[in-house]
Amino acid sequence: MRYSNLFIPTMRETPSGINAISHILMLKAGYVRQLAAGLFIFLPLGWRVLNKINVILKEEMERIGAQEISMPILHPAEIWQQTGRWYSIKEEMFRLKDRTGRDMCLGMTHEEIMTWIAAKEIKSYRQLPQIWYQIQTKLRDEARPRGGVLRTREFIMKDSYSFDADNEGLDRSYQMHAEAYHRIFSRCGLRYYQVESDPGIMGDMESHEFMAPTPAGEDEIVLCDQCGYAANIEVAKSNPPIPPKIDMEFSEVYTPNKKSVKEVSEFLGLDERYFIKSLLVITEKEPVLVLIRGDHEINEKKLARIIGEFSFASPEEAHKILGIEIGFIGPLNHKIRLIADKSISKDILYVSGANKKDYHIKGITPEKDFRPEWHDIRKVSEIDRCIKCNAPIRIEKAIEVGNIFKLGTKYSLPLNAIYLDKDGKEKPIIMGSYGIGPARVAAAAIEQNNDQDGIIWPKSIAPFDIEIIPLNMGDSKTTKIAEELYEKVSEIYNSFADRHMEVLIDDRDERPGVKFKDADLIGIPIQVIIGEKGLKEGKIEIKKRRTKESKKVTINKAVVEIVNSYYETY
RNA sequence: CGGGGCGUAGCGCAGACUGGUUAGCGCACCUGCCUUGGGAGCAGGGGGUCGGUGGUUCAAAUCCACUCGCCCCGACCA
Repeated sequence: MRYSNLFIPTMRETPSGINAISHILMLKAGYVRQLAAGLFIFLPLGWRVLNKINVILKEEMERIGAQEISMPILHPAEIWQQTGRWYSIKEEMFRLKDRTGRDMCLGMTHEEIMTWIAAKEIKSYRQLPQIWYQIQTKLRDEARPRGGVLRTREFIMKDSYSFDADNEGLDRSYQMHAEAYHRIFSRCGLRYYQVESDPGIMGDMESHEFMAPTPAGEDEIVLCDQCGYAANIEVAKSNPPIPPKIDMEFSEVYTPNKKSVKEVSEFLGLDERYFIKSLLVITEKEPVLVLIRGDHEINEKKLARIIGEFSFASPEEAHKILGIEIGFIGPLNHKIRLIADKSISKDILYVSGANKKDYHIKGITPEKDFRPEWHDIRKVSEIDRCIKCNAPIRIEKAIEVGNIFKLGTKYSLPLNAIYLDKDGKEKPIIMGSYGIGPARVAAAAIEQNNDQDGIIWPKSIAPFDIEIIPLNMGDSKTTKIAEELYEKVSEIYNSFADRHMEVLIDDRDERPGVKFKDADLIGIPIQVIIGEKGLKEGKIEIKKRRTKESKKVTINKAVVEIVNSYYETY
């Protein structure tokens, strides 16, 4: 295509007030514009990239036998009421009424509707298994859109749903999706990990997320390089180092005004690992005293899975419930529910609050001096060791680019998706659901592939394969050679992508500097530079965007050399 | 929803504290000349509800109140 006909509004100056690199570069290089908080317009270049990703998604979905369909995004409330999500989901759902006053909502995801159609049409085991997918808009009234295209209120998602007769079938569908996802993200040029994840309200069965590591990511993942253990920090387990036992006499110590673990630890000259931090939380049912080692933090997701939704007690609430000032609460002599983290060792003596202002107690022995419920409620820390192989672990920030969930009968039961098996017995369809966010894939690709000059697209999802840059449009020899190359290269079959080469020619009457800057910004993998200097020697220049490595080749070999350079790059 | 910040030309900003010419600068844009290997130069030109509403004042971009929008941190994220 011709640059002069394309709408590519690049910006000379860097937009201020935003920090995700992908957000900055998508705006600056003219890929997207923002309409309102969490609403983005994809301009020609951005839309081409999304479509490149969508083609890969379709190919890999079809490869596992998935069938593309398309569902409405406007849904009647009844179906969501039947599964209960109309009530369990709160402000995050866009709701509206039609002219007759009927309750409707905008689809945040499509489990309900997919199950509805399956329930209506699938009657026999002979019709199973099925995998249906779509690339469709979702709407969620996000509390806080952020990171440009990373978390938006309206976004496109590839979502697929599997329908099987039994759990073995579900295992196969799940596994096929996992394999398809590995192929998809590899083909898109991402660095990624498959990690264990919290299924959240999707179900309580197995689920995994596909995570692309980058500092702009919202999630944290725990990784072991030795055995490959990988988990979202929300569910990750680890072995914290246990300190050696120190003898201390069971006694009260005067700790005037020393409230935090840090303060008391410094005051007594004792490592924080020998402290038990006592935190009062309040659930819908009851107050709970949560005990965790002094140097650890609570993983609120893990705790919530045990006691349900909770909030930390305010100093006033704590005083009212326990009669003690915050800072001096300890695990001894309470009548309320006690939950302790497993990393608190029964073989070690600890210090904690004395339940009395300005005093702490030394020499506490867990199980002897207090008897809690033991659970894993600790947030994994980088000094911990791998839960599986005890090797050192890493924690990285990452973007969730995809997820796979086993749903079981969570939706098929309430929506009555029942089939008859070989024996004529009624059974619920066993389901799975699987999502990928193409815009997140694009953003993650930019996060992982950029330099000071701009985007460096993996060639599989670049908006064009080749950019031809005639430096001086006023020079007839330059334009003649450029046009010839444009035509010839466009006719070449691109066996990497299974289509013809997509070539962009910068035919604008701009100065060379402008063209170079824009070319680097928009990040097309191969630049073909045609200038008068080179032409005098009968040569043109081929430059790889990623490495900046360039070579001069004679005009008669140009086409072959351009194509070779394209295949060499990644 | 809590905390912080910002709204002045398409973009980036100054002016505000201490009210007072016609609201300014760089880039972008338009016309002409010139130039063509890393965002050129000269000359001329267009573009503003100073986010909105109300108030104080002889006078408001500037002070006050309310409100809307956006960004960042947190909560949330099916």
